[in-house]
Amino acid sequence: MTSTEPGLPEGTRPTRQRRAVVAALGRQDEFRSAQEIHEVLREEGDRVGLATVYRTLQALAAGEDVDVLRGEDGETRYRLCSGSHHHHLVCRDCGRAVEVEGPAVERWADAVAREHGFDEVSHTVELVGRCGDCRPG
Amino acid sequence: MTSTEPGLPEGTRPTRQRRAVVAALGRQDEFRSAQEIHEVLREEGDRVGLATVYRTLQALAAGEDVDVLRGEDGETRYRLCSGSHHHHLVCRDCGRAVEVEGPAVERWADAVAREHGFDEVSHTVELVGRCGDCRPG
DNA sequence: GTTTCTGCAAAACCTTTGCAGCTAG
DNA sequence: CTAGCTGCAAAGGTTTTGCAGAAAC
Repeated sequence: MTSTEPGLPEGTRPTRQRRAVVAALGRQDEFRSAQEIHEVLREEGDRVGLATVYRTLQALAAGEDVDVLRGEDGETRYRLCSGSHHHHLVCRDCGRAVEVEGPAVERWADAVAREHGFDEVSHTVELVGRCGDCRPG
Repeated sequence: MTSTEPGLPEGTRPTRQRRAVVAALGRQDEFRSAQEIHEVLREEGDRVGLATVYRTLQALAAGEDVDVLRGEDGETRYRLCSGSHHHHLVCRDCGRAVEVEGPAVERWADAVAREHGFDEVSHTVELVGRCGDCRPG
């Protein structure tokens, strides 16, 4: 029985570094890459190795504690997720993201999959647009 | 007025290399990475530099002539798309992909975006599952 | 003749890994 | 004490870039 601290990756030891990464991630509103989290920690004077940030984020992702998004620039970004399944609407200019629920999409995904003989379907939906604040004019 | 050959990236010169890349891509049924396309060409004795493959694929993507998929392994994969907007249902085991239309999703995306004051919204939907052929048992 | 493209090799990137030393249990 | 974690630096992999020569216009 692994007694892991809540928030930390499952089955790992609660170290200062892991706590720091999880805490920093929790303070972010948007998706952040390993490098960004590392930078945040560095600015706060919290010394954590980049490799450790990568390892912790990876562990969190494996435990499904975070949402993962692969950006166009090749960086993988993470964000703590609030449990229930949802999707994101991201502003392409300022990066602001809104969580949106989409029961309609869930149903559609299941239906389409079954229709083609597919099973165990998961889906990823990303909406990218421009938010009111970033609209020119 | 740039008179570009159909299939080739818009506004570019029709070179042997670009034609080769587009042709090779056209012969694929599934998503392929730049490296894979480069390999395909090499096997056929078609000498095209890897950098050129990358550049051509990038140009095609910019012109929306291909679908782009960022894999979990960090490779970016491309596939010629058949014009109208659609999404993909991909088998996580064999990689087989089916194009699916989703008018329902388009409408949902627009509605959600507007609801949050977003504009000029584009969306990405990926369905990943297991196809009939790969189902165990 | 000029502009654009290609190929190569080097560089830039993000990410992973090996390993010695440190830390939690 | 022992197993697991960290940090560093090196290695790994993909993608981009600089530049001289070649090709298209």
